[in-house]
Amino acid sequence: MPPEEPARLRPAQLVRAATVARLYFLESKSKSEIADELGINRFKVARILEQARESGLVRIEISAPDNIDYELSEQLRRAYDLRHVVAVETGEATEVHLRTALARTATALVSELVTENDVLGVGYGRTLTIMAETMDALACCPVVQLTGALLGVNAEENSVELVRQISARNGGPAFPMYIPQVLPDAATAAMLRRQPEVAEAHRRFPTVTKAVVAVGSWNPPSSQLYDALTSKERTALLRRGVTAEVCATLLDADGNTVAQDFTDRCISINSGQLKAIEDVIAVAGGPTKLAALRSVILSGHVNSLVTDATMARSLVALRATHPSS
Amino acid sequence: MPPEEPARLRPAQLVRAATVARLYFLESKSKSEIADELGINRFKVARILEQARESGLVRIEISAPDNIDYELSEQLRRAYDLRHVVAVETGEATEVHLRTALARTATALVSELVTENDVLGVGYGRTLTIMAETMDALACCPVVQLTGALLGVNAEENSVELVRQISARNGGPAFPMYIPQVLPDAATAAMLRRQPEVAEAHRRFPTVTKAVVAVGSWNPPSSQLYDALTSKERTALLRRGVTAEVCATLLDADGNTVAQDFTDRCISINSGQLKAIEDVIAVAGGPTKLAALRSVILSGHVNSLVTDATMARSLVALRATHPSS
DNA sequence: CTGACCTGTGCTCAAATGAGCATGTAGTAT
DNA sequence: ATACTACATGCTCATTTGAGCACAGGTCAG
Repeated sequence: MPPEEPARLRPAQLVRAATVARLYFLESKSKSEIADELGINRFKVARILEQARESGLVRIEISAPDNIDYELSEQLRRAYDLRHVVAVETGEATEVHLRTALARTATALVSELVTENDVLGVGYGRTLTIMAETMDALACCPVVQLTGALLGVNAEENSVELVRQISARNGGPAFPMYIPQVLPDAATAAMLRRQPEVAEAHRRFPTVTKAVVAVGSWNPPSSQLYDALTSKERTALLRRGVTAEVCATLLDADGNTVAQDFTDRCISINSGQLKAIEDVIAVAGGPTKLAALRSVILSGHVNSLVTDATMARSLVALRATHPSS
Repeated sequence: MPPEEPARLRPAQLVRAATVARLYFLESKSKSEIADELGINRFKVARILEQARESGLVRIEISAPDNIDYELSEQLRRAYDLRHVVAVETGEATEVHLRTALARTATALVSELVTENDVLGVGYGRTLTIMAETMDALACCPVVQLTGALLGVNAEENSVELVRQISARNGGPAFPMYIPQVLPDAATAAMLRRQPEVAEAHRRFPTVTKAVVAVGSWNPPSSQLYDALTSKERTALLRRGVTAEVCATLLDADGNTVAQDFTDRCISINSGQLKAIEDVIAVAGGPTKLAALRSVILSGHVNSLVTDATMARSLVALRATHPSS
């Protein structure tokens, strides 16, 4: 990897250079101090140190605990002007490993960002479920469910359970909604929104300061919401350009909101309310979600991101190709 | 080894810290510059960098090509106020491996220190023989044999051959002496010193600026000179406290010159001439030579040293015990 | 409520540092 | 010899940097 290894410095110089380097880097002495100590002048010390770096005698490494690729993270953050990006190097992971890795990192990020003065909003998704199960050291703050539960999903893997888990772990008040996410029509949805518990959660939406959400992909399909719909519904929505979903808000390939009529019959925080949240962290990865995640980022519904390195690289590459805002 | 690994910094801070660290250490930007770039002030950058170092996110290593232990080398150098010390970490090497490792390092040190304005003096010893065989990139300078040849030693392993080898490799003029090192009496030695070739070499002694020599141990015995003597001679000399020899100069345990009468009947540079040489590099290692090497160092006949790490540690420890000059 | 006590921030001022220049010393070609 | 290049060394001066202080906000016990 390094273009030139310990390079051609001879022993006597090496010993001196190593001594100088040790005093400077490891013992934090000033160059002038080292110069006095060795009876040479400070410029000489500076030049020895330069040589030591160039020759590879001194190696400075920035290590990567948790397999986070910092440089890539920062690159992606800048590419889309996001607040926080964490790109996890997962290697050739299975989908389960990928989810676990993202969940662990998301846990760390969320518990870092959330203070007890925050109100945490929570979406739905398998990765978020894993996250909830491993969540610890989270500040004691209210936890608000942002969407209704999806039918046809394992009872222990839905947004209600998710909110319960998290609030149990951080000791904060929970605002769950025991209600399906998708309803037959807007009128039914409107009616159910008036149920006390549901209304209570909805009243909290404007107070939410941090949210963690997943991203659903429609094309190719990788979404619990998509899976919960009938074939007929899917086809109709796909025809209208739906590419991604975030908390029941449907988006086209460029991040524009579409199919408001569908969203109206969902129990969920809406697009405007979601955008109003100070920090929205998307947790998503894997090859199937590229177009969807790009769409969600462009839509402005999220400003932070936990994803895998491959996804991050693809997103950066896409930005280089389409540098439009 | 590090007391605390990547420590408890959270992802968002880690990404920022890693970004700052990369810009500072890897891209050599100034802290102020980084601060402007990231929209924070320079003190913040400094504190982030401090954290990054403390947390182990940034690791600075001083690597050790050729297995040289720099810190130990410098420690030993200071302990005895020497000019150059190179301590080679040889592990559990056999004697042959040890010699080879020391010879390689000695080659590097000698070819680093010797310029074409120097005159190189060469002693005798098995390690030096190996060194001569691998000597390369040595400046083209005169090579002077400092001692006569030892009888009873393999014909290809004596000081004559050594000088021939080196001068053949660096292209410089050679001043060898085809003559035994030890003679029956001082008168014979004096007579032989008048032989043209021998006298020529002796005339060069005061011009020698750099010399490389081995160290012989008498107790325990590990010396080609010792081996070349009769049992009777050895016993007599040992009784007079001989502990070490360097170029036929015999020394007691504290580095005092002894047995001048024996030295008088040797063909060799003498103690005074040897001490007058600007740089004398001793190449010696292995557990049997500890007392001898200490003696030679204390005697002031050498000012530089190529040895193994175990020896170096022992010498440092001895110095700590007997800090007298 | 109040004052002690943290913690994170940004400041002043003096010390540390780097860029670039001037000098000295070769070695080399003319 | 002379001029040129190459290179190491030590300088001046402007910039960068760190130590230590001051201030703001928050927490806690009395």
